[in-house]
Amino acid sequence: MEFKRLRYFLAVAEELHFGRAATRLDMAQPPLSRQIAALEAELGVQLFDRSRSQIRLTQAGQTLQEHARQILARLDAAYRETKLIGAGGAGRLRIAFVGSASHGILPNLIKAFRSAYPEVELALSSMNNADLQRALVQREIDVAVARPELKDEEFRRELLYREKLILALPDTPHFAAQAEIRFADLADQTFVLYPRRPRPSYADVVLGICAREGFQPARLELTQDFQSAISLVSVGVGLSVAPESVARTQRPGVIYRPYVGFNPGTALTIHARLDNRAPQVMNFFGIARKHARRHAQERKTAQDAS
Amino acid sequence: MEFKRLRYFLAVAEELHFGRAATRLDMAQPPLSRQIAALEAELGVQLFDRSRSQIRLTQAGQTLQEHARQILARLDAAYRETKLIGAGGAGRLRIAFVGSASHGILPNLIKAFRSAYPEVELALSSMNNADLQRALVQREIDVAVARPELKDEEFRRELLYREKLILALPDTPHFAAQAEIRFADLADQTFVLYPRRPRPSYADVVLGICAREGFQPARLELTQDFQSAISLVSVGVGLSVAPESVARTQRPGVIYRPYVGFNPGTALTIHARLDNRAPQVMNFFGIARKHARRHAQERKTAQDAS
DNA sequence: TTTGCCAATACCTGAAAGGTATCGCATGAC
DNA sequence: GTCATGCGATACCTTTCAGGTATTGGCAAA
Repeated sequence: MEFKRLRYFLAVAEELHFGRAATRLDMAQPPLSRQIAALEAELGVQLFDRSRSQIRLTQAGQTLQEHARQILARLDAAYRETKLIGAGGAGRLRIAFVGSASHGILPNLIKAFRSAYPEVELALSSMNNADLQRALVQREIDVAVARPELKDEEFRRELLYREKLILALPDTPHFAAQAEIRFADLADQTFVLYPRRPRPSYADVVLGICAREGFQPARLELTQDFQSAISLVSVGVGLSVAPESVARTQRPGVIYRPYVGFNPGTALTIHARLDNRAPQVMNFFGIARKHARRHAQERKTAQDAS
Repeated sequence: MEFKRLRYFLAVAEELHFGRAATRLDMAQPPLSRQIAALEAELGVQLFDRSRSQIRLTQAGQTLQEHARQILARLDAAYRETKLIGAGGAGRLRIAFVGSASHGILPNLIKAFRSAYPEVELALSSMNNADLQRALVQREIDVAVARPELKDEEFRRELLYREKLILALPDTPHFAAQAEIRFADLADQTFVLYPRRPRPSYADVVLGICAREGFQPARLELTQDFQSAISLVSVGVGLSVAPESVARTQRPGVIYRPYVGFNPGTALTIHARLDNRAPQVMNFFGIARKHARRHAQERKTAQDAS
């Protein structure tokens, strides 16, 4: 049995005339007659009453007509839906990101993707770099937004943007009074860093700055992610070092301040498995690339102006 | 697109291995690979991730798999249902019969058909001979059970059984007292006959008997069908002449009695359009033929014994 | 580097679908 | 009754395409 035969059958069932049906199907009448005869033979059933000069559907023909309509409609739906998903116009995209990414351009990027592909369902979650790597490898997510970039040859990556590091300080008179803070002067402070595991991690980047500035922090508090670290800062446990984009979101008990000293900056990068060429992923990277370029351009313009 | 391709696709989607899928489909691997590739080309969509040595369904592949399952299930249902109806094992059969048929073997015949083909829906109705003929010609019914047989070369027919005529008399002392009733003695009675239109009809058969017995009824009351005629007899309007099978159903106010005199008998015959070779009709005729034979045999045996 | 597995490709063969011409049969006109 | 007409079925040819065998290519494990 083939779809073609069902289509032929439907045409004849609707026209009740082989010649007209053949015309409508853009073919000659003899092969159409033969296909219908073959269909009847295949089913072992009379589908048409050919008595006299007039053709009528038998009961069996009527039920087959009903089924054929539904089958072909369903086939058409399968066709359209599959093509749409295959083109990335629908489906599902699982994105995970580090906590500190939710303050930068990532929200805009996601908004842009949503408006470009409204039918793609986004599954968003937040995790630290190590979990991002594991989840990506195990195909639990499609896209990882990490800081700094994940070291894995099997990943496709696109740099979203670079930014300076700033200090996240508890809102105390001690810090508020200072016009300028030198990193080297922070040796006796408690540093709240993250993630605790696995090491080396972003925490070691900050410890690297300390070393470069000639000290080891007096006290070290390690948390699992950025959000927890900032919480500890807000209740006065100590200070932290964060990407400057997080300063856009003000939080009671926390003040953000630039510092004087070694500032390697930090970069936000999106990743996907190289072998995951799903159109949803490729489209996301496409939009991300445009966003990254525009953002870089804007920073450059702003820098030139200042 | 063809069903075969969907089946191939499903096999590969389930096995996730072209070689095993090909074995399961009882074919070689290369043509299977080609068919899948053709399907992907036709849809313009990647259905499988062939990265590394392992095969995975893409999102598009997953949705197609879902659709394909439903389409093939539906196709299978269409197949089975159409074949069943085509073989007469299901569907619908419209039977109409004259009122006087509901007392003879027709109920048994219908019961027999129902138990042989329980899935065939029976649409039963009652009408007089003239309407039976019209309804059959206009394809409003499939089978007509008529008395006497319908004169039309375009009908297939099968005689169900012949029977004697008897008198249907009002339950009065006058008739109850007589041991034997001679038809010729009924000249001064009111005859309740049917149908009124169109003529000639069964009413004229009875008038023919009267003529043969040498009289015309003193009074004539014409009704549209057998049921109405018997009702009139039951309230004492007059007498009627009926097939003896109706006597099996006793009715208050009516007594059935044989008579002495000319008795041409009457026959119940089933009809269908010659061009209606629907299996439901053919099956009904088949059962009817068996019933007719058995009934004739029983009567003969009973006759020989007496 | 080699071996093995597995899908893809090359090439051939055969079945089947489509086209043209024609037949057979019924219907309706004269 | 005969003839013309309409329409589906059949005969025969051509072309397309699905399937088979042999082989290649690429990746992964030994």
